[in-house]
Amino acid sequence: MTAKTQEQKIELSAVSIEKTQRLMKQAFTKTLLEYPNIDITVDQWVIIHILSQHGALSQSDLGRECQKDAPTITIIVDRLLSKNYVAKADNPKDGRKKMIYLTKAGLNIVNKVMPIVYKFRSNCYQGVHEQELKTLDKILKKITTNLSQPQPLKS
Amino acid sequence: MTAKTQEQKIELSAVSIEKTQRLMKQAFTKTLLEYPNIDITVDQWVIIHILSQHGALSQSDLGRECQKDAPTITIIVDRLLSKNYVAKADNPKDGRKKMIYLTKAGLNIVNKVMPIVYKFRSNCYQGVHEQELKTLDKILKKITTNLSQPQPLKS
DNA sequence: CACTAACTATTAGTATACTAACTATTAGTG
DNA sequence: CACTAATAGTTAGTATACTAATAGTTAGTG
Repeated sequence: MTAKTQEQKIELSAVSIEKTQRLMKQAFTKTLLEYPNIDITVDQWVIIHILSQHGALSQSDLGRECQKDAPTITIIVDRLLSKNYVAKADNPKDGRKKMIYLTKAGLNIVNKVMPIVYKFRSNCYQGVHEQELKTLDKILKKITTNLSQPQPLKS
Repeated sequence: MTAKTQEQKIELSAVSIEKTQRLMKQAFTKTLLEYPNIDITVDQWVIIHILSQHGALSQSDLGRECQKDAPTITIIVDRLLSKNYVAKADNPKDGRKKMIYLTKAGLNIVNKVMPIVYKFRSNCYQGVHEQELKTLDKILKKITTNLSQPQPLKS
């Protein structure tokens, strides 16, 4: 009892967070499948949603917004291009960057999906107090800060 | 101002949780790569860790523990089999089930990785109060409960 | 201005995830 | 016992992720 308090082991595993996150993604995937006129995956939706909030973005900006790397963004954007939900243009100010932006069909999808998102969220958070959600948000930000610091190598 | 309080929109997106979870997984992947004698992925580690806590399990039990489906478990277990970290045996009481259990090499990996896990956790949660972690745990469980209920179809 | 380093995006190869379809086995019912 | 439903696991096909390598572009320095 007394010895354990010296090196307090945090029992909350990262797997708990991953497990819940996976369940949320699975549930939202199933929710989207209930709508036959919505033909995008959750990951494609995330990209579309980010574009709806930020306007045209480069692919590296997109990756930063959702913590995904360049090859992943390339392939998701490719699929959205083939569905004509986004368009790609060169950035006149920087020849390396492409500008990705929503088409009219993409904006249309946003309007269709957002009500589903709000309903899904209220399902998820039913019985969770507003104050607890603020704590959750604070913890997520804190973890992000902690892991974004340069990590010490194995001492 | 007054109208909005009627239908309170929760602004904390599931993407925030996913983003943080992805960052944690990326960071732990990099941490494991610092150890040349550890040749498993994070997802393979999760399976090994579950087996170390539960003893022999069927593949469906493994899937339930980490919220992954049967084909995913099959492929991860296959890779662990080829590395000889786990073994597979028929369940004499039920011909459908296989029993997956750690080999000596698997147990050895557990002893090597657990200290890394504890160190990684303390990095993640630095500056997060014990009480906040309890709140996080409570919210994750609540979300799981909410989403495990039969969802109403689109009304 | 030349040179090198950094940045952006793509491609190849591997590892996870998911749905759907399939086989084998067991459970539950009459 | 025969039949049907449910369960456990695998395979095929598609969609995400990641590392490493590559090509093109820009920035920063002397």
